[in-house]
Amino acid sequence: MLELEAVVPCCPPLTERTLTAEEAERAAAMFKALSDPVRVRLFSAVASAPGGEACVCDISDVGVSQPTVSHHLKKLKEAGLLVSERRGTWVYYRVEPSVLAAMGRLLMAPLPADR
Amino acid sequence: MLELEAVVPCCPPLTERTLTAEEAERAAAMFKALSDPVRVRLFSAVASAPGGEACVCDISDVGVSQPTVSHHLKKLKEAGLLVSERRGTWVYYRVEPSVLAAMGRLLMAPLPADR
DNA sequence: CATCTATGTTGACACACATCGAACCAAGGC
DNA sequence: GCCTTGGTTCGATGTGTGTCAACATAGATG
Repeated sequence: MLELEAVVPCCPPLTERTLTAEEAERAAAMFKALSDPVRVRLFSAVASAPGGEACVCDISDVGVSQPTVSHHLKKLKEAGLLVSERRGTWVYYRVEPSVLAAMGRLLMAPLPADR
Repeated sequence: MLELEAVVPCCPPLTERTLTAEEAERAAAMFKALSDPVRVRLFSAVASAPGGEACVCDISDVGVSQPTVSHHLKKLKEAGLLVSERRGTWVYYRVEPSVLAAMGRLLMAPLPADR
């Protein structure tokens, strides 16, 4: 399965020019990872955890079964937004800060003055 | 001109705390609107057009049929990212800047120093 | 009114996705 | 070894979504 490797340079801001098909594909993949309420909650739980990481056991009370939680965490990981690491009994998830910055840059564009 | 207020008081930054179910629902809905490559291209085409608006005829060469373009523009409009207006023969789409800012704020969080 | 052009809508289809239970794997303690 | 706890993968199922062809609508023009 292909993962997003070089997500950092992804795309110019959405307000700069019409994205190419490839750029749009990459941008859409990042947005898609956060297009589900459960994934948004899981991601914010990890991102806001002290130290920027959290184990699955601490964030799995989001209203769905535990296999479903694992499924969504896997999707976030495949999209490059999270990384996981097993330490003994527990698996810890951490945010990948560069991807967050890339998405923010996509949206927080310096708007042209003539608008 | 309205000053900066919470036009779309969607949610706190994703890194601040675990979002509630309702907040996550709203955030996911915005991300979902941009989770398709065609919609990303259409949105960037409108956002980057001179004057911040474009008519459908100028942005409909994104590789899909015209009804599909119309379908995606409708979704972007329902999500609140675009507004449309008919002027004579053509329909013009404009970006809704407050929503863009809300999404940016969601991602561009002031990261705690200890990361 | 007739006709043409530019958009939007409808219906149908294939594919993707979210969800769950059950089975499975990995570590640690007995 | 066996058992328990934490986590992932598998299989199935219902729902959602992207796409297009066909049809409908709205203005402009003759």
